[in-house]
Amino acid sequence: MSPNQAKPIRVLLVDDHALVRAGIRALIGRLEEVEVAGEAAGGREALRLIEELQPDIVLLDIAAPGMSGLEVLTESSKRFPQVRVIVLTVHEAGEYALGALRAGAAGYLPKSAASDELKEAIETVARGETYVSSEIAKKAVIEQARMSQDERSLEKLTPRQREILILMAEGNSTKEIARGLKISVKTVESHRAQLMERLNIHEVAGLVMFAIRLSLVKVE
Amino acid sequence: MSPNQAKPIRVLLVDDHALVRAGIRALIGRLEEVEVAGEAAGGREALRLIEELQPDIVLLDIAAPGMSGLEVLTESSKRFPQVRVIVLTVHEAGEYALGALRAGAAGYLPKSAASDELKEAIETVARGETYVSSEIAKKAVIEQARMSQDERSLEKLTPRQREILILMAEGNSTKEIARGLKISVKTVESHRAQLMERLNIHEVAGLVMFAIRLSLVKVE
DNA sequence: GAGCTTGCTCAGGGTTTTCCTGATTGTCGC
DNA sequence: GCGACAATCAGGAAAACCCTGAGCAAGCTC
Repeated sequence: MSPNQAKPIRVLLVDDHALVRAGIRALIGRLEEVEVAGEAAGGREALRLIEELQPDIVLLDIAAPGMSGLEVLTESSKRFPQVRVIVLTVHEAGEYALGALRAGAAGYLPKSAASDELKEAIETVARGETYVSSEIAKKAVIEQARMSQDERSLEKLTPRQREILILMAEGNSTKEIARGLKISVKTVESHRAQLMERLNIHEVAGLVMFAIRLSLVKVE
Repeated sequence: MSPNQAKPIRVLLVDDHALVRAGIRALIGRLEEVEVAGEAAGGREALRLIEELQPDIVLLDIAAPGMSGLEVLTESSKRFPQVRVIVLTVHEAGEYALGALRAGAAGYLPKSAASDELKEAIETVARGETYVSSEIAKKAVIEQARMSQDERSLEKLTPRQREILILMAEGNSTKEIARGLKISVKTVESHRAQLMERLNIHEVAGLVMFAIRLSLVKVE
């Protein structure tokens, strides 16, 4: 509000939810050395305002519509590398944090964070450092481990086995797969047994989950 | 802040995102006739505080964890019918609004609403009326016309069948389910056949997908 | 309250699928 | 050539699935 510092930190808010935007603005209003330079509801507007306002920091909800938040992030850090972006999101999953940081974010803050953390994040990022809440960092590490576990498992499968895994996850019976691939039911059974063994998953439900996690099949 | 009315409207905030909570609190702070009586992050805590504080209005994010927001809503309107609940959510879909209103909500506000609408909603609900933004209402009507086929299907299942569907989707075998529920394998088979018939899905993979789409199980 | 529907429970028995063991062929690398 | 491995397939036992039928309790209808 009252800039008692020579240079207040100028922040641009990007979130499609007007209420959330207003809320954050109210919170930032309490921080003396920070001021809200502007607000944007969508991706395109955000980029326009980043160019126009040249804020120090962008608080970016990656769920923003029009353009995916991550695209805005990528575009912004390419065109305006001096503008530092804090990604604000409902996603607790560490995976998102990693994606955001890889895409050039300087900070990552889940909306479940305490309001103190917002202050902390803004100050940290304004100093030129990178902010990630330790809670998120922990999850990211754990998930990273699990992810690569899954991917390593997938590596163990032969192409034929992967093919059959996908067909199974899509709901085809052994018989249908055999017919489709023009091979014997017995062969399909053999592949199936092999891949279940290698993945160490012995129920169809588990295979479906696995395939979904690895994006081998879509849920729909 | 300064209650110039004899009786300020007392509001309880329920949202698992501390930042959002703080933001809403800041916004409400600007409304003269409204005060925040308390905050809760999860479902159980919410119910406890509703009982303890007896607020006039509960601002409830139905994405709150621990207990699904809708459960809190149902429970609250059963036990404390005089406490009026405004459902606050990221879901724009009218479908959710209808569900919330059926479950006893007095208002429905998407987080994308302008902050003026929050004031409007609180005042309307405090007067004893029901608040739904016209934008949402329009969507609800359209969506109602072709309510998700999936959810209609789920309606057709008995509670027991839904229970078994979930257990199946989680990867349990018929035998394991029977053991877990302390009923005969034959009974489980019977439920299973019935639910497959009613959903018109005849493969385990399809059931898993269905359960995932309906958020009956999580992909993990 | 007799009759009807519905949810939950279960059994018998035929059919199908899965599981286990084992085998053949072709390809690749050394 | 020879081991390693992918891909193919079979026989037969074990398990799961599917179909038919049925008892019982609760709730609703008339």
